[in-house]
Amino acid sequence: MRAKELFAPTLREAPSEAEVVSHKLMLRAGYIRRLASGLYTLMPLAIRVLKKIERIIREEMDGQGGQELLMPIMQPAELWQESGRWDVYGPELFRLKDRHNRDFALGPTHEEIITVLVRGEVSSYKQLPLLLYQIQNKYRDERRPRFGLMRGREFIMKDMYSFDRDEEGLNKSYTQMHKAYTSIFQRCGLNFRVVEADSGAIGGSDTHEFMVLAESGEGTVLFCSRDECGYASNVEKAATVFKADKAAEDLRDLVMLETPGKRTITDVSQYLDVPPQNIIKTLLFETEKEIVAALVRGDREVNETKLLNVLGCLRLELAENETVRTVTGVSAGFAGPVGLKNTRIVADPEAAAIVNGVCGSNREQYHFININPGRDFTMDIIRDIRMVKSGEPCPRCGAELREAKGIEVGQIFKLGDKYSKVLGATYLDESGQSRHMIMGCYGIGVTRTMAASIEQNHDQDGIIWPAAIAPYQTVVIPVSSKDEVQVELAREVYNRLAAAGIEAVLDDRPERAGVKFKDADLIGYPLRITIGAKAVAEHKPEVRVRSTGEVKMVPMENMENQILGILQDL
RNA sequence: CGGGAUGUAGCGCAGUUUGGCUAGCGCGCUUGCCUUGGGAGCAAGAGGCCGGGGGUUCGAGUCCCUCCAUCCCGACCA
Repeated sequence: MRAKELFAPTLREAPSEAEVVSHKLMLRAGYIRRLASGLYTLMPLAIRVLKKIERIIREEMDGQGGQELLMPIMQPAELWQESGRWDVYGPELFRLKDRHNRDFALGPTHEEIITVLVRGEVSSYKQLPLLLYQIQNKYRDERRPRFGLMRGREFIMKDMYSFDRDEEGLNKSYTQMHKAYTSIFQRCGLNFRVVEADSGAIGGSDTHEFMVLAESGEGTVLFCSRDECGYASNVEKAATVFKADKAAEDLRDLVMLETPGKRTITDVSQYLDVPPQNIIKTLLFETEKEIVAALVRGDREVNETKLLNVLGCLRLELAENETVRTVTGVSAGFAGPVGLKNTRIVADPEAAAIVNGVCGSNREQYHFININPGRDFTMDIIRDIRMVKSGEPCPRCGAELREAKGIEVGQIFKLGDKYSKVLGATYLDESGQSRHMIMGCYGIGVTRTMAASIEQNHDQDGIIWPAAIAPYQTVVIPVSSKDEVQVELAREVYNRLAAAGIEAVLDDRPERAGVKFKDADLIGYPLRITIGAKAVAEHKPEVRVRSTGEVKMVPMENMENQILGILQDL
């Protein structure tokens, strides 16, 4: 490709709409342009990267026995109604009507479609297992699209679905995918971690996320500081270790004390001279069916994902101040668990174990001291509902946990019979018995993976692509576009690279050297081959490695092999 | 959806407080000269419904109302 013809308009300054590095660089280097919030055009450079990633994905999927297909983006509402997700999925589902006023959805995921397809076509155990996947646009009406390709409303996803006869088969498929995913992200040159996760709206039992480690990540992962242990989890899922340590002191009588204006844990702690660990924090949450009170220790935070799972509800929100007042009779800050009516109380084990503690009294400007859970109020559920922080013990081995930010690029789920049951996907086993297929699903955010790679691989000057997914491996730059000899040598190098199957761009634009260098760095070619006076004199093109800045003069004789060698070592 | 901010040329911004004549700057773009190892220089140009609509006023980029769009924080999210 000649740079004169390459449609990659670069910008000196990043548009103000961009906040994170990958977004800024993709705009500046001419990879993407925004059409509307969360909607982007992928330009030629981006498409090349995308195809590289897709190719790696296809190879690994096919390698595990996957078969590619393509399902419609537009899906009839009936299927979603049949699975129950038309109502459950919420406003994130893009909905539209056709001219006959029939309801449709733009697929955010394809469990319904694939299950119905397989339901119709597979009826015998002999046809299983089946691994089907597609790479296709997905639609989610995000409440808040952001960070460019990282969280768009339209994005490209690889989704695979496995159909097995039983749990054992599912476990095998799941393990295969775990392996394939690891290989995919390794080949993409990403530094990632596999973590235990929550399954959210997709449902099912086991699930793991593949998180690319990056400061800009929207997710938080916790992992064990002992490498041999290997425990790693999304913070949403990370289990706490509860130990009832101190010997219980005698229970003292409950007393109500005036605590004027002391609403926060810090205020109350200082005012009453009680450590936050001995205060019960009471938070009211509203779900689609009830109001509940969640109790955690004063120095802890509620983990809403855990709470949602404990309650088995679909929606969970911190209650509005108005609601708090209606339920408890006081404003937030003085609410407590004593005397609550028609409100279930969910306590974290740590909160439940507090002895002679402090909590809100449900009387304005008063707190209780010497509160004792169980004696002074009853708890409906005692379960782990709090956030884990770095520094806490690993639930598997007890060593210290560390924390990191990550971008979720893939997630794998054991769905079990969740969809096959509601949609009636069955097969006949050897004994002629009808059984539900056991399913798994496995997603990779392809466009997000591209963005994640940039988050992890860049410097002040621009993108530094891993060779495996770079849009082109090399750029050939004649320093002076007016110097016939340089231009001629550059052309020769370019032609020979092309003949050797090495992707190259020839920067034949009549620009000054600096401009071409800057663009090369910005776009992120792994290798830059400069043809200047020195290269001409010695007949040795100068090869510069983008990631290290290392420069090497390469004789023309076996140039191709040397360059291939350098690329391989990257 | 709640809070905050911003919309002026392709991109980055000034001008809006205190209304005033043909709306500016840098980059980019076009043409010419010159230059060619890290976003050169000179000269001449092109490019604007000042986000849309409504109002106040002799006069609105500037004031008022309203709508829209975009971004940030939060809530939310395979």
